[in-house]
Amino acid sequence: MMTTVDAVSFRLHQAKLQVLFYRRPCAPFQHDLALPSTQVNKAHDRCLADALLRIFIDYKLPTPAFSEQVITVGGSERDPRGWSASVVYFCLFKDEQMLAQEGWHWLDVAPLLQGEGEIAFDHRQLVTHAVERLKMKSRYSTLPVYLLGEEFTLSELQQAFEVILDVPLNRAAFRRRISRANLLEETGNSRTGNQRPAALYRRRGSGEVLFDQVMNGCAQ
Amino acid sequence: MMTTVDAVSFRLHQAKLQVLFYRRPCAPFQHDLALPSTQVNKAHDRCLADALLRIFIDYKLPTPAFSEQVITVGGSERDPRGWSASVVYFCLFKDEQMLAQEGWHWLDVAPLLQGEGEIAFDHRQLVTHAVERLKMKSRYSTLPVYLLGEEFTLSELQQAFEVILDVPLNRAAFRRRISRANLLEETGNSRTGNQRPAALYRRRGSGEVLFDQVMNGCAQ
DNA sequence: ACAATAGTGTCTATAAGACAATATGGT
DNA sequence: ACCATATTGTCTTATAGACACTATTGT
Repeated sequence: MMTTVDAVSFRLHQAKLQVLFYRRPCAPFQHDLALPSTQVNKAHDRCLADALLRIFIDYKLPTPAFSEQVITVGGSERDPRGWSASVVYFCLFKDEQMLAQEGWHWLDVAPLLQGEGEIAFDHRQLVTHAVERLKMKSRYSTLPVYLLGEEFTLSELQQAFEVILDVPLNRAAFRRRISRANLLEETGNSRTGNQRPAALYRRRGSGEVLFDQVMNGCAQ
Repeated sequence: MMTTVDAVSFRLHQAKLQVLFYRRPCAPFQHDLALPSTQVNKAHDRCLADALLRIFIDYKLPTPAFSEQVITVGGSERDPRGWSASVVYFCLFKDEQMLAQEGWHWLDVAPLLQGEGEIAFDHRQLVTHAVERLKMKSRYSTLPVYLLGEEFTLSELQQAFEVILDVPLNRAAFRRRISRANLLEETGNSRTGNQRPAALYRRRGSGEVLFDQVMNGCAQ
């Protein structure tokens, strides 16, 4: 039986959530868009996480800032070549590390979930699962920080949440929450523009922070 | 490569959370306790959930009231026979349907997680994963109802949460929460004893209910 | 001065947790 | 009457969301 690890790789680009695909050079689903994937290799992979990392190493892509297993799907109908199983991970990248990768396609998540694009296998469904997980966790954790660069403003962080959750958030409440999480530290620098400069922050050591209450968005 | 589906089957018995094991008749790990499991069968299983159900059918066990995929682990060190992958599900059973199953062992979760018992493979670790998931979801959903019988009192439901979370809960808050969930309906019957009878409830159609706020227990 | 965005103060609503009062059966 | 548990009322605290006010830069 064929067992693969598939990566649903997210980035935020121009206020859109995007997922990484490549165009399949050969059948089945020739010319369709597919998720980067690899067969589990008994000789090289000590565990499934190794196989995931090998995807990015083999394709000379950067290493994800965060990754997490989402689901494993298996069945006889997924691949015309026969029974197969895929272990699906979602991976978060900083936009800046993913500039100008030749031969790769970043697709906006929204139209993709609406059914746009020629997508190979059940990969649209796999993206749906990964987006669901990302949205769910973004409601009660600080996961989206991993989609931002080294330094960022609180407004940029809020926008990351808003893009993922697809709902506007209350500014004051958002800032209180992030402040309580004690997740960030000021870098001392600030981002300037045609307005009041914003303080820049970086992640502090600690990892993901979980909250006792979820965010539901606001009316604004 | 060997791909199996493993079941972490929970029940509540005498105010303890227990997991179902059997004793391995042959090597490797002969005589150790192992989780019920089956190899994915290309001919008989259309998907992974089919393989899970086949475990219970093949062993003539009842069907779980609820099941959910937890994680997939894979690696070269898990099984002395070579690289293997296991898709782990947790399954919830009503205590009453699991009485007197010959040849099966229900182990209390607490000592199991403390390292007690001779457990085959990495199955103790798999139980740890499943318990974590069950605890996490019990903090913000109504999942534990699937561990109770047809009819139950609110005190019994609260005790189910308390056993899983291993923390006492506030009675008034718990009842308000369950009431808001609109998950139950009174059966009209009541449970009698040497005290005021308690109203009996049953699950109403709707499935699992998610809350916006998690329970943290109380001082009592 | 004005535009634009950053940052904060304060009010309301909701729900958790604390605690105690009341209700209702068996003995 | 008394015990044990069920059920409910109410107070406090924490946090989300609403909304508006102040702050600080470039033009």
